[in-house]
Amino acid sequence: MAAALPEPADRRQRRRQETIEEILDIALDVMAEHGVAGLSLGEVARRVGIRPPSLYGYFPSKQALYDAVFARGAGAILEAMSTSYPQVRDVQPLTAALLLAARRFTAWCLANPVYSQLLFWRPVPGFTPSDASYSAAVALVDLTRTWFADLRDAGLIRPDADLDLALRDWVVLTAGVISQQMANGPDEDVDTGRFTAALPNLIDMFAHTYGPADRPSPRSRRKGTDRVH
Amino acid sequence: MAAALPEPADRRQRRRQETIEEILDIALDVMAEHGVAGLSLGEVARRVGIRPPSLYGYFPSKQALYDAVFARGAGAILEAMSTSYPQVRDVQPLTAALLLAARRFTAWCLANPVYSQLLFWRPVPGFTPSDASYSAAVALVDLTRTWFADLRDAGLIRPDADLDLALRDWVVLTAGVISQQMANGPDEDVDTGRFTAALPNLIDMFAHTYGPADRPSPRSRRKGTDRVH
DNA sequence: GTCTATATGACGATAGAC
DNA sequence: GTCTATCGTCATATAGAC
Repeated sequence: MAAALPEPADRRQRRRQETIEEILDIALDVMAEHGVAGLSLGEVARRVGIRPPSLYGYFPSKQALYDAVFARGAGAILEAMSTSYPQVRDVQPLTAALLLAARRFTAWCLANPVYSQLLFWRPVPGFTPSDASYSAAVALVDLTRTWFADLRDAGLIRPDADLDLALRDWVVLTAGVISQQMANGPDEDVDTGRFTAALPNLIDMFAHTYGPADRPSPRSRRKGTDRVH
Repeated sequence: MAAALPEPADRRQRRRQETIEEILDIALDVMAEHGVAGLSLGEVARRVGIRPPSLYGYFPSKQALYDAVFARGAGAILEAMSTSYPQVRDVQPLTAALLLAARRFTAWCLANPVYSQLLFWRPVPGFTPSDASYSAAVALVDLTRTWFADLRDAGLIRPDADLDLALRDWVVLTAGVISQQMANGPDEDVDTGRFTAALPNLIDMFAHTYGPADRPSPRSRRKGTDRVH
């Protein structure tokens, strides 16, 4: 591993990797400005400071560039939630743990709209992620399922609940908040958003269904009682 | 109004309107095949059987064409739900009424993915609907609010519920189902979809929060009890 | 109303010199 | 590895003849 002098081959490979990362950074910028489907190799090359043909030394096609961005985004959100789930492990009651995790997830999605659109919608007509890239996205769902299993083992989710149903309902619920917020208030964040503000209420509903039986029934939030903070 | 003989000006205007409708039909086809952002005027012209410049006799720009499609879609879903809401007016209990309406709405969205994406997401970078077109989309929300008010007057929604909060939660909930279904199972319909199957469960949660106080608490659906039919 | 012709430019991708 | 040069295709939009 440790070499007295860095070998030229290593330096070359490291510099190459740095260039790849720079291309991905800039591709993300371009997509943020021109839309996910509006990625242009010429525009990327111009900002990198090279000519368009040179990009083909790093990515064999535009699709490959999309795929690399997809994989990067999947890895990033996976890492973010891998960190978040253990942090809410001992939070009680269930609603508090769910709200914390949902806010982390929502915050990441709103802060990374390009990744979110590429990962969770289908904005690019011809593009399908490769199996390798898609597996990272699947790992996120698996991670959430494991988290739910932990919650059930900890007694926060009722023991007779179907985890797959709970997971499905959870995914739909968070997807609803995020899609509405991204489409109707893309410049608001998780604290100020009109739709992220629905999270506490929706999570109360969710917890009433999947939480332990001895939970006090919260019923409806009445007029004017909807506060995030 | 009634003329013994149709005036040439009328015939001309009618034919012109028919051409406009045909262009919109074909634009919808092209978007379905190439993605909403992949609309190409040349492709539309080719299918209509005219040359691209001739399109400019009907729409002054590509944006105007998008706007016309947007307005058409908004009008269509508004009409669909204007018909649906009165039909579920006397359905009881609340969950049955909500489920019927949600299934109508979801079915329309899944059957009209191009309209849905254009109306509810932001897939076209430079495009913003005109005020006139957007008002039709707002009218849909207003219509749903009126429906909720009717439900409250009928005693199906608890009298102390905040209708705006209920509306927001309802929109988020249905948006979650639709966005997940469109992104992850675009070829499934409302009856076979993996995410539309979550509607009964989610609606139970919703009804428990906003329904009348004397409703029996349904609690969680247990393992294997999740049936749509 | 539709056409031809054209302006003007972008796009993804490849060949081959250096 | 990066370049120049170029291919071939497509795009939106306008001018002006018929």
